[in-house]
This record gives sequence, C-alpha cells and structure tokens, in this order.
Amino acid sequence: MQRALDINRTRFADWYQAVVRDADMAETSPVRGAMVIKPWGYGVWEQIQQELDRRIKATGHENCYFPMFIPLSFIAKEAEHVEGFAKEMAIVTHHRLKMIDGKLQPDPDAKLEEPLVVRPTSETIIGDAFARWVRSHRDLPLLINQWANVVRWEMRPRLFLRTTEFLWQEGHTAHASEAEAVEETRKMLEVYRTFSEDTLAMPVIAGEKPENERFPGAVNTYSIEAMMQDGKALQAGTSHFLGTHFAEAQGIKFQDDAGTVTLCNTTSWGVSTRLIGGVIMTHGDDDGLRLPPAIAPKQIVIVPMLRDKPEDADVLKYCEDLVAMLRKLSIFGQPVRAHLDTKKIKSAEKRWNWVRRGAPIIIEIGPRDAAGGNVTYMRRDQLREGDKIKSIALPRQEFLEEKAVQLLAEIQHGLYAEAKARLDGNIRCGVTDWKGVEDYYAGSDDDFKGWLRVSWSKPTAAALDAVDTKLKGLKLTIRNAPLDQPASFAPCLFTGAAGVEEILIGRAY
RNA sequence: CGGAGCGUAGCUCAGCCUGGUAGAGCAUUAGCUUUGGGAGCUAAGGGCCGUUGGUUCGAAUCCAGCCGCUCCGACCA
Repeated sequence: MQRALDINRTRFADWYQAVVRDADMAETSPVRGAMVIKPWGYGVWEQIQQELDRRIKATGHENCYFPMFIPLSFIAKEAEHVEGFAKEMAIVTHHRLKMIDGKLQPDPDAKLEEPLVVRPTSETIIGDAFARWVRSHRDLPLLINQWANVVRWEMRPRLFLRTTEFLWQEGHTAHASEAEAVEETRKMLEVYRTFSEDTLAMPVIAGEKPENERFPGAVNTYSIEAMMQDGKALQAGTSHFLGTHFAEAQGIKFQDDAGTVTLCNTTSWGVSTRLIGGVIMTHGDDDGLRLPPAIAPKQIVIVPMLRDKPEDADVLKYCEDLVAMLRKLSIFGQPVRAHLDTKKIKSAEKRWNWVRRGAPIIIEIGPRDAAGGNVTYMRRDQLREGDKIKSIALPRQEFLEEKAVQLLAEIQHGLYAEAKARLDGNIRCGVTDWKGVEDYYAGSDDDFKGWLRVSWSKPTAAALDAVDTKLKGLKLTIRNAPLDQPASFAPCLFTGAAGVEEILIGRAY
C-alpha cells in the first residue's frame, strides 16, 4: 500500500524524523543542536501557548519577562543548582569582536568582568527580583510566569525532544508557608495533566520523581509522564517544590503579621516545545502526523480540485463560500480554523501534504461537489478503510450544521481514547521480583515494551544509587511514583523490605 | 568525549571492493495527452562526488587529516 511516508513506525526513531520533516514541523539549523521551527510547527506551539497561557492566568498567575543573561555569580548561589547545570551552560565572555590577524574574533580588551550565563532556567535571576519585590506577607503569594527560550548544551540533540535551545514556559512563585507552596506545586502539576489530556489528547501519569531525578535544588519534583508509541516514557512537564533552598540562597524573605522575618517557600514549573515531540510520537501514524483539533493551526483544510478549465472558477467560488461559512462555526470556545488552500501546486499533492501535516479534516471539492452542493471530506484520524483512503460526501448544509463541529470533537476524543487505551494497556502490575523485570524487558530493544508498576521501599542515598544502577543495566529508569497510591503494598521489588510506595519504571527519552 | 555507519543533482540513493570523461528514481521546466482524486508520453535543465592534502600518467573510487550528519554509549528536570 502506498503511504504518505516512506518509513513506518517499526523503525520508530527514523519514522519520528521523517514526520518532523515531512509534516513541515522543523528542521536542523547551521547551529548544532538548535532547530528551526517552521510555520506549521510554530503554529502548533502558538496553539499550545494560547491555551496553556489561558489556564495559567486562570489560576492567578501573571506574565513577566526576565533577561536571558544571568550573572555567573547568581548561578553559583545555590550549590545543588550549580552542580546540576554546570555541565550544560553557554557562557558569554566578551561584548565585542575585532579583526585580529585577518580573523574576526573576541576582542581581548572587551572581556566582561563577570561572565554571563545564557539561562538554562531562571530561578536565580527571578529569585533576585523576588528578593526585592517581597517585603511583607501582603506581597504573597507572588505568582509569576514567563514564556521564554532557554539554552542547555545537550550532547545528543533530537528535534523537539532535546535541543540546545528550546522554547518553554516557566512559572515561579513565592509563598508564605510550606503548605501553600506544596499546594501550588501540586496545583500546577494538575494544570499540566489536564492540559495534556484535554488539549493535546495525550494521557499522562502524574506523580512524584524519586530523589535522584529531582530538579537541582528542589525538595520535591513532580512530573507528568506520557507513553510514546514505542512504549518509551516522555517526561512531558515538571513542577518543583523548592522549599526555602532558593529563598535562603537569595534572601527572599518577608515579615509576617507578627513582624517576624521569615523565608519564603518557592516553586517552579515548566513545559516546553518537547510537548510537540510528545504529540508527534503519541498520535502520528504511517501517513504522518495526526494533530488533535485543539492544537491544529488549521482544523479544516479545503483543497479545491482544479484542472485549468472554465469550471475552476465555480469550484473556487464554492470553496470560498464554504470556508467563510466554516469560520462562522465554533469549537472549543473559538471560531473554527478553516483554510482554503489555493497554492498553485497540483491538487493531489496538496492533499498529501495536509495528510502528512495532520490536518484533522481535509475537504476536497471538485466540479461535481460544487454543482451538487456537496462536501467531500476525509478525517485524518480514520484516513483509510483497509488500504484505501476513505472519503465521505455529504450535502453542504448537513456538513455545516451537523457534521463539522461534531467531527472535530470526535477526532479530539478519539485520539485521546486511542492513546489512553495504549497507556492503560501497557502498564503491567504484579511483577514482584527482579527476574520478572528482566523477563518483561527481555528481547530486542526495538520490541515494544511498556512500563511496570512495582512496589518499593523508597530507599535513599547509596541504596537508591544501587537501585538506579541495577535499572540502568536494562536501560530503565524510575519515571515517577503516581499520585494515586493503594492502601497497602507488596514487599519492595529491589530490597525485599516492606513496600511503602508504588513506582513506574520504563525506558525513557 | 568513546564505538559504529554515512556524506555523489533540490530529495532518496546507486557507482567505490577491482582507479580510466557522472548515473537512476522522484522533484523542476517545456510540449502533447489525461481528468472524482498521489496521471501518461516526449524532451530539457541541473553535480569542482563534504573539505584539505597525499599516492598515481589519471581519484567519486585508494590513503590521511579536518568538518558535518545518523545510530549506540557517556551526558541529560
């Protein structure tokens, strides 16, 4: 059967790259590890931003913007934070170039007294502002978010999943009490979970990260974990309870109503363009990307079947009317994003381009549709019937009044249901010994392997390192301890001691 | 930074082992035909074979350095 992509999901890593390329999402750039996000990929990001920004503001946060350069001394203030990020920082040391020996290079006379780090995250520079902004308990809670780019010098970049520079949103908050900061951390995790499921149609498991996977400087780190179509886990978002670590390092203090000076408890939380990689690997198929309507930059695309004949004019007119009528409809509280593709390329090619890009509904209008008042459409989530493309013709009025909006909602829910079934069906419980783990992950790395949900005694320090090393032997990591825990536990799979918690383990991106 | 593979037309690749004037398919351009869905035929354009050096009468082909990409490690909320 002829597919829109030349690689299928059995070669998952190659397939992923093919989708990113053929769906016009992004490409590599002259700068190693940094990507060019193309209009269709950026359009998806804009939809993600728009909806998530709404949810962040609805929970009381306000947007700010902080500098992308951070004085080196700021980073040095929190010991664990430095250690965690030291190996992946870009540093600005000069502010001028000079032609020396015919080569343009940093001017030795223009060396910065204090080097500037290109932000890998903004706790330190935002904390510096917080220290100035917070005086009284009346200034709290301080609830700030920023949309920004950050740089982490990664050794092995992959488009959207791990790039040297990426776009994200980072929330930073300061609170009067520990309880309130913990509540904030959990609240934002829940915002991420519901956003991921409702908007990205990407089911996730929310939970707490083990000690060794914590954000550098955090007391607790929570994550949402999504399962990709190869069974691997993708950490799709994180929320950190920072306790008083950063407050102490940076002097974020307030006077309470009794006049006592107290350290704030702070939090931070973020999701990035990695979410787009998650969407691709959750919903893509062998014909390319399938976008959930909620984030599709164009939800309904009309391809006029033109053939350089007089009736083309009628077809175009019919399409223009149709696109205008579609735009009057609304879905998810917004006008339907309908697009008429009038680009001067072959109609058949246009159709396949939209299939690869994952437009949820593709409408093809030929002279007979125009004359008969029909709409012929195909839905991207159910593109084929057997090997053949499935297209359905309906009277225009019926399509507009009953079908279009209903279809978009159906596609959104259908993609979620499909991914949810995959997640739920591939988390195995009941494995109680290491042999069981080895058996589950035996065989080729290319075989689909899901996750295990096992009981453990939550060891710390050296005992935790031992567990980590053991898991590493099978390329496994602890993803998180899901928030919903049972009342009683099997003995610890690793130590045999009494179990205190259930955790998810699996292979990860 | 270690291991492996790769770099030839816009794209995907063949040719390299065994050195002798640069190939295919797709895409592009033009003409004709076709037209309910990824069309056919004919013709044309397009390449200092990643880069620098070496061996040779002669290098895409053999050798070495460098650069870049992919995969596996190490690293990575």
